[in-house]
Order: sequence, then C-alpha cells, then structure tokens
Amino acid sequence: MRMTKLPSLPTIRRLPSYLHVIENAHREGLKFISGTVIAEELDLEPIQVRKDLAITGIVGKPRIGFPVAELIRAIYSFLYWNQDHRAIVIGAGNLATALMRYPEFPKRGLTLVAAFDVDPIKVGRSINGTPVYSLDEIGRRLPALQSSLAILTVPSSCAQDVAELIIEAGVTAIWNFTNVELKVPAGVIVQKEDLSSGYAVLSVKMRELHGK
Amino acid sequence: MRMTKLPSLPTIRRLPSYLHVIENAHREGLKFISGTVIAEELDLEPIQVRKDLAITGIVGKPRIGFPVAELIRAIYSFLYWNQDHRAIVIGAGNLATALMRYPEFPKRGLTLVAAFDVDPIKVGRSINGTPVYSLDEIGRRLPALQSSLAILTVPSSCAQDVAELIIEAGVTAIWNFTNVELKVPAGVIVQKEDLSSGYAVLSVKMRELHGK
DNA sequence: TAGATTGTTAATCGATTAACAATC
DNA sequence: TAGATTGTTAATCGATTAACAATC
Repeated sequence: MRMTKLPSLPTIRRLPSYLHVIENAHREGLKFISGTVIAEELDLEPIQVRKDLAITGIVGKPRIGFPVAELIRAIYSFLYWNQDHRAIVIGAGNLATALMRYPEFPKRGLTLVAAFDVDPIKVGRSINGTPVYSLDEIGRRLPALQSSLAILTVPSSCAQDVAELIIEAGVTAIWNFTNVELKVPAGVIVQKEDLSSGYAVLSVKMRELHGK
Repeated sequence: MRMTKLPSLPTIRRLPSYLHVIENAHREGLKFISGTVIAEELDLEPIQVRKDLAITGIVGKPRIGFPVAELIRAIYSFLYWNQDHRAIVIGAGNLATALMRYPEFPKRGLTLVAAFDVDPIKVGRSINGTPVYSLDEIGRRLPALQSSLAILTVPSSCAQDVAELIIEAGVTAIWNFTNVELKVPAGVIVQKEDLSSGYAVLSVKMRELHGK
C-alpha cells in the first residue's frame, strides 16, 4: 500500500533530453534558458516544457527563462543522478561492451563496476577497465561490489534463469535488455529496454507516413 | 495535412510482447489463447489486452480466447513485419555488432544488409555476414542496397553530420541510438532509442521504491 | 447447463494543451 | 515602457479501466 505516488513517467522520460539541451547552453556560457528555446530544440510544446520543469521546483523569471546552473543541479538531484549508482553487467558480449564504453553513464552517476559471463575466454579479462568475472562467482563477489543494480544482456534463452541467480545473490533492480518478460519476486524492480517495441513503432510509422 | 490518424502508440509498443507470448503458446501447440492468460503473463489488465488486440481485427471466441495462428499472422501484418525491411547500420562498433547479431530482427522481417564506418580497419571486413563499407561510399552504395532505413550507432559528437550525409544519400528513416536530437528535413522519420530515459525511470523507481 | 471470456459502450483517469493574469 | 515568458488554473484529449449483455 504505497502512499507516495510516482511522479509522471512521461515527464521523467523527457528530463534527460532537457538536461542535454540545458547542459549545451551551459557549455556556451548561458546563464538562463527559456522553456520556449528548449521546446524548439526538442520539437515539443513550450507549455509542456514549463510543466515538466516545474517538477524540479526551479522557478523561472518571466521574459528571461530558467537559471541554467540551478536547473541542471535540480534535474540531477530529481533523477538521483547526483548520487553514485554502482551497477554490474550480466553478460559480456557486444551489447555489454557498448554499454561499458558508453560515455554518458559516468556523467550521469552510473558506474559499471564489474561484468559477469559464463564464457571462460572472457572471464579474467577486463573491458574498458571493468573486470569480467565468472557468473559462478556472483554470490561471492556481489557483496564487495556494493551493487544492487544489474544490467542484463544475456541471450534471451537463459534470461529467466540468470535473473533468478542474480536475485538470489542480492540484486534488487534489473535493467533488462533481453526481450523476455522476467518473473521476479515482489520488491525487485525490472526496467525493460525493449528494442522490439521501438522497431514496431518505427515500422508502423514507415508504413503510415511513407506508405511502404 | 494527414487524414489517417496513427494508431495508438502505447498499443503498438505492447504488440511485440503479445506476439512473444502468443508465439510461445503456438510453439506449445495451443490453438487458442485468452486475453486473460496473455495479461497474466505480462502483468497487464485483461481488458487492456482485449482492447489492444482488437486493433488487429481478429475476433475471439468467448470462453475460449483468440485463435493463435490467426493472431500471430494479424500482428505481423499490422506491424508490417510480414514484409521485408532492409536496413543499413551506420557505425560498426560494439552496439552495431550486437544489433547485427540480434536474432530477433530476422524473425521480424528486418535484414541488416550493410554497415558503414569511417574506420579503415573495419572497412572491408564483414560482421555476422554483413559487409562493412566505408562511409564515404554511402552515396554510391545505397541505391543497390535498396534500403531507406538507417540504424545510427555513431558517437554522438558526429551524429548530426552523419545524419545529414545519409539523408543526402537517400535515407528517409533513421533509428537513432545516439542521445542527440537530430534535426532532419520534413518527411524523414526519426525513432530515438533513448537509453538515458530508461535509466532516468529506473533511477527514480529505485529511489521511490527502495529508498536509495 | 453454468460460467469464463468476449466485444461494446460508458466512466475514469492522467497527460497534454489552452488561456491568461502576473512580471521581469 | 512594451512584450515575451512565466506559473496557475481550466479545458481538452486520449488512454485505461469498469460494467455488462452476448455467447461459446
């Protein structure tokens, strides 16, 4: 029985784009940025930007806009990106490697502290400075890694089994890059990054807009 | 001035999950599957599943459910996945390689016919049977490749430039895996696959539900 | 038959958009 | 000052959920 309602998910999803635009403005030395400018940049409605930014608690000045530095700090804080998040990566294939090399994560407070794989050839190596351990060792390794978030990039055929294994080891949140609908105990958070649904939207748009 | 309204995007986004569940049922030899069962599997409301499936035009039998084979065919057809989609991949790094090896795409009618990169070491090789060409050659190569969809996996610093280059070459739809808001001419479709927004949602959920 | 599930029609809910006085 | 932009309050829009008669 949760009392506190989650903030609007669509708004949360848009905040990173706002942050991106606002950080660019910051880099250019701007002290203020208006909702109108952000909206133009992202092809959104100004009213939507203002409404979304209200969630951060930052108040703007009419005619001038929102204070850039404060806004950046407030978005970071709202998204909890001003805190260190430590994640482990399960699977050490191409997708895992791409994620471990993704330069945006460290900026957003996300550190990938270790990878786990079953392939003995990969175990013992390190990717972009991140060590690859044997998946067998997860129970033993996880406490020292201090990480409750796992990024799941294993083949879908073993996704459920591996999910159970890592939850057993103490993982309480999974960023799921497989196309499997994971069955997890109550209290475990799963965020599914669904390539298929993006492709579905793209495919329908191509048909509707380009007629093919 | 478009007359035909796009079908509901949330519904379209859920269809691939339905398809996944229904294909599993098909594999198990089931001839019918009820909305209730699909809903349970995906942790959704039965009424939502029924409403979504209505978009395919398939009618179910009370007490029994929806005909599995017909439903699969109808979803494929609705998503246009029964047609061959040819895409090129721009950038031939880890993410590109992961996508070229992703086994679900071929099943969904998506063929990655070529990759393009600026790195001379990668050019000339092939990844999972897909040739890697020099990005310089895109204008010359694209017509023969018969592909109007590009999957963009280049570093964000050059995303806009590369987008302009490939649009110039004839690409009319971009599946954008960078975190850049691309500026494109009217008529070009951009579908952004936004890692940051997924991470934002995850981060807020972890704070709200696990308090950390 | 009895009852689970369907499709439809209506109600609710939440997100987006509009309108506008306040103000820098 | 004049007017662009703000935050707020209200209206609209669309998606989700509820209710229920029809039916296999």
